[in-house]
Amino acid sequence: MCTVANNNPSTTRPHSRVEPLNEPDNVLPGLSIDNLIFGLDHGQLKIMLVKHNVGPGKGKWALPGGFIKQNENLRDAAARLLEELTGVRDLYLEQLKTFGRVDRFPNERVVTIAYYALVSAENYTLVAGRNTSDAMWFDAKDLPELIYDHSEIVDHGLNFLRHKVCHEPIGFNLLPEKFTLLQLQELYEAILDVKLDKPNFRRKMMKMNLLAPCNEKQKGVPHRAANLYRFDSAAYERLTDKGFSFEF
Amino acid sequence: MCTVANNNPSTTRPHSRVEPLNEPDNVLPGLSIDNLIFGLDHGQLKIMLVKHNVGPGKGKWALPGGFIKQNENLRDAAARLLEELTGVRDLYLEQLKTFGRVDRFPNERVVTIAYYALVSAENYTLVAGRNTSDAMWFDAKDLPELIYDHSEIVDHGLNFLRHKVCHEPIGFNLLPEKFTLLQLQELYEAILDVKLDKPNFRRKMMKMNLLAPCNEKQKGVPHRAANLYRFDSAAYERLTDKGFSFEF
DNA sequence: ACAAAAGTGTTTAGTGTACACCCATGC
DNA sequence: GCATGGGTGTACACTAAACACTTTTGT
Repeated sequence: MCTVANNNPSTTRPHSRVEPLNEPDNVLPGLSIDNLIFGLDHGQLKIMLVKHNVGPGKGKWALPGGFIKQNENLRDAAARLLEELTGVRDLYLEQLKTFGRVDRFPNERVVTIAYYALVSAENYTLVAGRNTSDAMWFDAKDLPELIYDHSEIVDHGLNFLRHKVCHEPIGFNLLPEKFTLLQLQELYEAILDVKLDKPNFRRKMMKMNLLAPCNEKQKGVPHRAANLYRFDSAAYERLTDKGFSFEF
Repeated sequence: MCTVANNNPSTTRPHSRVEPLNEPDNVLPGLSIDNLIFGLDHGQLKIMLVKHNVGPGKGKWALPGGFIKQNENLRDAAARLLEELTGVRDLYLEQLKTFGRVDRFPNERVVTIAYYALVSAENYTLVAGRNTSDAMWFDAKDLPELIYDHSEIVDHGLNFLRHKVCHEPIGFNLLPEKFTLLQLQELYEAILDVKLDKPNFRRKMMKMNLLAPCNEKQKGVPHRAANLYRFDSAAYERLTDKGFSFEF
């Protein structure tokens, strides 16, 4: 999908102790970023992982992350690292939480700031980049063993997502730009692991006035074609200004 | 309220550049913690601040914070710093967000992890500690100028609190152990800056089954004495296990 | 007796839930 | 014509909001 920069020679920090970190020396010491990227693919919640081919976790799966440059804001670092490792760019990354258990990282103290984003998995082709031999989507319910404390980050992120999706209209980011109401319903069912009533779900969503009809229908389905909608973010802004609060 | 440890000599890091940080050298470089402590005092939302008497912000008010030791988990560091600077201990500190703008700190790159807690301000006497000349509560609506990006942290924290208090029963932490329904209502009114209907508020709260009556009444009030209640955290656990979700 | 806050009852509008039903389309 | 999902209607229980009302207690 996009080209991958590779301008960071793998130098080792002077005070690294046992296993070299391959941490370039223009980065902040002892502080890293990890990205938890959620995707939705055919109604299944996915998480983006990369396989390390250098460093203390060589050969293991991990969240795409790395180190922060001296002159780089945190979110910019998260975006750069994600692109370098997976080829994915232009996501709306938000901070999740900072993880800093003393022994979370081998041999050194490294605190990591986790960021998250939600995307329609179908739109993103992953390309392994610097220091990674592979990058792919995994089903959130069936993840491989992860490096360091990354499973803890994922668990925290999943709980956070389940909570967040009920209180803010972020779920829409998991869908393609144009979607049907059933896709939206299936999204909620996938994340919350519940079964919802179709007519009631429709009405609830429609009443919020956050869906703009595309005046377009599904194509190539073996049944009546559904109307396509977009999430109307301008309408959402207007409503929140007036005190509206999204509650699913 | 409690004694203050003072066992950290004010050494200066070798690579500090212009204004010395007084950062002891057994701490993580470039990473700090700041505590945003909310209190409620006579129906007013307060925030705990300290006045720096050393370092780049000498003479200015700040959130109580400092540096993390090599062998210290993040929350432990937050708790230790809070006690060292204000004498306050045993709070339930939770992570708020990490702030890392490149230029948030003068002359050096320092990323700070913000923690927050909610307490009944009346229960805590503040005692200035190491490196601080003063520690006191300020009205959240009338704060002095703050050091670095601490105003940004406070703004973020206030928004977070307003949101959180509607979705989780954390507001109770701002009250004394035994409280009346009117105190609880005034708390919500103070945080959300709204006026609520007394009868409806009562019923809403009572129906949640989260308040345990103390079988005790207010004393020394010039009117009918109200019943006192405690927040029943065991009941809350039981309810959440069954899928109950606190929504105010 | 009065003020001040505690606490109750009642009406009304609106919301959430369950489920029966009709509609459009591809095979 | 029938399966499949799209989409509507409706009855009922429950909740939220507004506000009039009674109760208790200190001064």
